Amino acid sequence: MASKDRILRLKEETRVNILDAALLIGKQEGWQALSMRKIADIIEYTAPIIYEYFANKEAIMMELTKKGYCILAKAMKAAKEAQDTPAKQLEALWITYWNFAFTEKELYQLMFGIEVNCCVFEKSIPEIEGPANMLTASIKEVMGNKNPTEDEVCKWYYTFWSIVHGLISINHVRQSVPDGINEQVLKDAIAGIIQAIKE
Amino acid sequence: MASKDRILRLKEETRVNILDAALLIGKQEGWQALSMRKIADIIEYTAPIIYEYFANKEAIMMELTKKGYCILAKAMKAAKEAQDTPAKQLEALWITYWNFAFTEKELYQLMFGIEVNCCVFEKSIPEIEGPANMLTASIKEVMGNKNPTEDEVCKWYYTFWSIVHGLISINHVRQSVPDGINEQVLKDAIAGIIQAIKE
DNA sequence: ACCTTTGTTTAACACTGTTAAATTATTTAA
DNA sequence: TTAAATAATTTAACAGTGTTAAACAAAGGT
Repeated sequence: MASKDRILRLKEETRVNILDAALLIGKQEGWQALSMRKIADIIEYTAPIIYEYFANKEAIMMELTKKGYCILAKAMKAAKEAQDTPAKQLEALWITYWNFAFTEKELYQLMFGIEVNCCVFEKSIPEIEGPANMLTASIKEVMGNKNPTEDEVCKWYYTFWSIVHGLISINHVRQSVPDGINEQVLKDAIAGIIQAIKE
Repeated sequence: MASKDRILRLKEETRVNILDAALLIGKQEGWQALSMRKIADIIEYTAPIIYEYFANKEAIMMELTKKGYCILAKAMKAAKEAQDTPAKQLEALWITYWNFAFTEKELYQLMFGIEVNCCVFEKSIPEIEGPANMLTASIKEVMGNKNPTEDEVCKWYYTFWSIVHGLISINHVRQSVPDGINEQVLKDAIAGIIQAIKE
């Protein structure tokens, strides 16, 4: 019976509509504002219907996470194929990763557990500057004999901060970083950057 | 009147109790489980009195964030003073930062907007491995002539991932990264790591 | 026409942050 | 000591959340 197919197609369509609605809310209002009733509003149903398609709210976010990984993988594949040497390919892969994180900002936040809501203050909390000031001061000292520009110090500060914070974040959300890798990456990176700063 | 002082002291005490209770819940159940009524339960009051001490829930988390920065600053100060050369000091600062992120894991997550709840699946989503596989494969290719061990490839993979993800995270939660720094850090880091891989 | 299955909604439960009103306790004044 | 004023605390409520069970309506098959 063809009507069965039509109904299946309709069901698949509302499944997609649910995901689209959820992504829309995530983009417009942030993930913390995502609610089942808001999704229901957009797809013009009542909330319980969503549970016919997804086990719960988290399952919807999981599906979007999956979608994010697919989009990212596709973009990376294309980027790699556009280059000829291995080194260029590797660079292109990471540039693509970087670009994805901003063109699909909300998906990236979902995929890697980044919260934007709290601690966006920045101003109004002087304590935030304590560690930052100490680090930039220390970097300046290491570069003492070379009269570095403010921009250069800033660059090294963010280079340090990025790798340390990045490694921490990865460890916090995923506990499966292979044994010993943390120490190796951290030690080598710090030593490497200090070396690069000096010369 | 001394009774005024006693009352002020009591008020200060419950203020501290509120913060302690909030931190306890954050540590035991995660920040997403923090609620005003749970705090009230612990300090043996009802929820509305918390609003005599803090404007709202976010203000409590802000205060804990501030506390986190103070603890971190203090530890970093001590770490720096324990070293004599600028290079050693710089290294000690970052090691201290790293250690803080794990000994005060929950505070760190509050300070830098790390969500742990979602996307902790890891298993059960094969899509997650697509990008990872492409990147490690590409790294292997760049190292093609040197027969690298699995561990070495893994190290470089995490080195790359950490710095890129770290820089992205920082940009997502704080929009105040100075102009041009992103490009500089990203480009130099990628080039530097590829260089280090090759030699 | 009736029965069964499916799709959909309503109502409810146990929560959440937050506020206003009511209540209790404490301090002050007479 | 008692009465009034003030402060401390709680209760009740509102609007929202995720989720489930029951009620209802629509369609399908016999």
